[in-house]
Amino acid sequence: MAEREQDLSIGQVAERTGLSVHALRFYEQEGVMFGPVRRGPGGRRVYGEQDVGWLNLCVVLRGSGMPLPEIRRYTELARQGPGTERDRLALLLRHREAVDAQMEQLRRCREIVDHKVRVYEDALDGAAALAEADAAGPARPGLGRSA
Amino acid sequence: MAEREQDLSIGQVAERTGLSVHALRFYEQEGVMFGPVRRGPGGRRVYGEQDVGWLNLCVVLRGSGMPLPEIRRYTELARQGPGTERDRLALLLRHREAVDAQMEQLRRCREIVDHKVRVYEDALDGAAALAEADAAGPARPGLGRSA
DNA sequence: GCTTGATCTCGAGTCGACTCGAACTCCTAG
DNA sequence: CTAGGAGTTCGAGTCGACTCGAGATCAAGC
Repeated sequence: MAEREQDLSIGQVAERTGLSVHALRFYEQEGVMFGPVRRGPGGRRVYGEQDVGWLNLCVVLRGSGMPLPEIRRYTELARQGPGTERDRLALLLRHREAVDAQMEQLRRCREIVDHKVRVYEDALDGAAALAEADAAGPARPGLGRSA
Repeated sequence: MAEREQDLSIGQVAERTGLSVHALRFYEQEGVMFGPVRRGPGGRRVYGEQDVGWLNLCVVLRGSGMPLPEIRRYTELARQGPGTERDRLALLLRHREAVDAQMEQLRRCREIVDHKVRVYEDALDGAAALAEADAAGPARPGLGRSA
């Protein structure tokens, strides 16, 4: 049997996807592989480039907060093939909105943190300048509790 | 004792912060309150506006992925008052970087999802147009496995 | 033949952040 | 006086996503 050029062991797939070997088996069990994973001699898993591609998509979706059950649903729809495009699109649109919401939340947080950073930097600069001028100025108070 | 205008019950604080009553007690126990929470008659917690402000900051930090132990560390530094500004600033800078990294990851993910959305929309539009023209065109294949 | 390292299955353990429930105390309204 | 609702403490339970470990198997190199 011609062993295809692209055949990969679970370890190689782990390297290429950034997932652990354990996680790969776990994902398979959770039904997020596109199709059944081929097995080589000795029952070892054999992956193709397609599997790697699918897994990398899964990694992206996970990395943006999609829970595994939802990824499984998407996988099932894709597996069913033609006729499920509308559902797949709807799922992706929902996820895109979730991603947008996350980005918005992060943006707001970043602004607040940024503001605090500036306040601290100004205060420390001020204190440094004071120390330079006065050689004994204690740090300015009032940076504590208030947001 | 003059009951201050701003005194709030745990339930009111829950409303104002979006945290649950349970979570508020949990946060207190985890040491992320700025100071010890006052107690009213019958041992009930009494919060002031300052507490709400601090909690809202905690909510923002949590919402951007800062783990509770790190929030506790920040709280301890703030509690110690003057002299810890440099450490607080360093902590905030680190967190800002973490936030930036998250945003970057989300941005990349969003692009990928967006691309897939466009592909599906085009395909569905095409199918719709086909159906209009041909009245029997099946959905275009090739939307399955490839990323 | 023997060791080494990767793989296999299966079940259990971990971690973070809450969440829940039980049993009790209070205050207020009717 | 009593019923309801909000509060208290404490410990246990939950959830998601892995992670880990034990014990067995397999392929290659010395």
